[in-house]
Amino acid sequence: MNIRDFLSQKISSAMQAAGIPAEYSANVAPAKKVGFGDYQANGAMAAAKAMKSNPRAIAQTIIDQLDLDRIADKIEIAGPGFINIHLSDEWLSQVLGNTINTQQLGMEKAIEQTIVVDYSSPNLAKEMHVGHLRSSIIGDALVRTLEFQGHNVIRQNHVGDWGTQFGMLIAELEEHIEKSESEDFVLQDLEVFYQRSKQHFDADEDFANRARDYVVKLQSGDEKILALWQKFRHVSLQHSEDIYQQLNVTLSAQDVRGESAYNADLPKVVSDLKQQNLAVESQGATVVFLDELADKEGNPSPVIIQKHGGGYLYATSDLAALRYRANELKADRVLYFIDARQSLHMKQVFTLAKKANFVPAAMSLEHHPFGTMMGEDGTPFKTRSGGTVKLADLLVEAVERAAALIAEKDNDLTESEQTEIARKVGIGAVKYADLSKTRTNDYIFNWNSMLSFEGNTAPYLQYAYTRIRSIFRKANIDVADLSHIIIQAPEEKALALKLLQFEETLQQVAREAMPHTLCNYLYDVASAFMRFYEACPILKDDVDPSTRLSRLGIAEITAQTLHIGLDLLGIETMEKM
RNA sequence: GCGCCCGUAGCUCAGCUGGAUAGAGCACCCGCCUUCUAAGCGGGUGGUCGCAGGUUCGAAUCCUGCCGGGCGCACCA
Repeated sequence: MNIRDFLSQKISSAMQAAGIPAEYSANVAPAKKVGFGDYQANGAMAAAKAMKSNPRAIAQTIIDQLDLDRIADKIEIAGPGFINIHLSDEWLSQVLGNTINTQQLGMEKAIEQTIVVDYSSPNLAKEMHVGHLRSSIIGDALVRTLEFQGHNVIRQNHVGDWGTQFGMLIAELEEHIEKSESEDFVLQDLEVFYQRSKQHFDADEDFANRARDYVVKLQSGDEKILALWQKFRHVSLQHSEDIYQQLNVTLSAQDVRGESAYNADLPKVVSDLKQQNLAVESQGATVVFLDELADKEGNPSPVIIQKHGGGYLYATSDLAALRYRANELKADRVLYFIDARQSLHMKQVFTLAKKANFVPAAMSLEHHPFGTMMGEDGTPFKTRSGGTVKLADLLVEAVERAAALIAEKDNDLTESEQTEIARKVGIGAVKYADLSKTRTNDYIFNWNSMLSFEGNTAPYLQYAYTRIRSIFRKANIDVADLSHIIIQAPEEKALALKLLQFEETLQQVAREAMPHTLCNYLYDVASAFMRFYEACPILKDDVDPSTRLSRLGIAEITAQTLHIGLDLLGIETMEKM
């Protein structure tokens, strides 16, 4: 049930009945303060202005046509012309009661679309580092949310498995094989191996030339070189999958479709663009000049699709990927979760793909950029010595820190329970700290605030959930017996109203690709629950049976909302903590 | 030089298509555990929403200009 949409429809038709032109919307929003009711409609003021009429009088004519019998128990005009709606406890009780045991919590009757989500997409030559975190977890949150809404979601992990760096790695590996050293040890620590080959590349001209030669051989399909390349690819993908598993990110091997997959189509992309007279030779390279993205003086924006010397660039493979997503995957929408620094590149690729008819005009191409993870000093997050922070190390530290904090607390948890909780809390804290910030902005990474278990953090939400589970362990009741809700206390009403806003929140998350909206919502739910928990006893002896069942019902819906919501963020819950 | 993004409480962040007295958390101060997990709850202190104009009944939000910071602008991805 989407109360906001429901009231919007009611008020819109009342506005029509009152003779207000259809172009003026009801403009319904949740009320900001308790005194202003539960929802407010602000449309009367805009309409009155255009109609050169008194806003309060217009509001009155709308109310006269508005039938919210048994839904609202008070509708009032306030201030310059706000319509404040006070929903009745009976109606809210009934609507909330209907969500118990229906498996319909937060569901939207979505028109099913095929949505391709391009996310994570690390470079395979090195280990994943903190720079890959945001794309992986934000993209995954959207994937989960869209799937939950019933869309056909296709994950695409556009890994960088096809570039100049592989020539270097292959040359290094070949030397080791010649010296008949074991392959395993060099592949065990990809990062070290990469650094070594990079040094070798910079210091030894012969080696560098061989590396360049191998890139050409690789792209032309030399079998021996391809076999070596496969080794790296395999090891590196294994590493990524390992990280995804630790991070609870739903990407798997079958979602990988890297740059190498488009190699065969690259010449065709270029020749097609030439044939359409879009691509031209310029300074030895093949370039498309886009007038659509021209600057003030009218200089078109250049996109290089083939280098001087014949090599292809990432714009070329992105175009090939878009073709594949349009023609083979039949996408209605394609979402890219890529660093904000690539905004211009994405804009160019989208513009060009549409212009060249590589994708249908109706296909929605969306770059959802994100900011950088910063250290305490406001500069990009680094190790103490200034190096790149490996994602694997970050996750280990998160779990260790969580374990230390759990050990400090008084609890009766077994050792294995503590280990499991530390894992869920640590990983959850890192993910939530990231997901709860506005995607487009940079944010400051801080261990203490994300693990402090206070405020808008994963542990706070997880704790709220365990409190409810604890009640049910003691209540000795079958959840299937819960159905009837009676809202009495103000804390119950506040929580009920919040719970009923789950669906509209998810719709917003899906539309704007902004998971932090869901985080804020879940925090509100958890806070409202904590207040309810303090004010409304459930299992105490003096609570009468019908009140107890109602409160258990409210608690159950809260638990489900938190569980589903956190799951959509890729964050695990637990029974105890 | 051009373009994109950002600037809200001491700190970290919300603020939805313009709405009522700008909200949280941390920190600081004061209260609440013989009763469902105090990893909790209640209360208090704290703001010229970078600056200046403009549009509007109404601007943190939209427009213009400036100041400050980040990033990007032809053969890396």
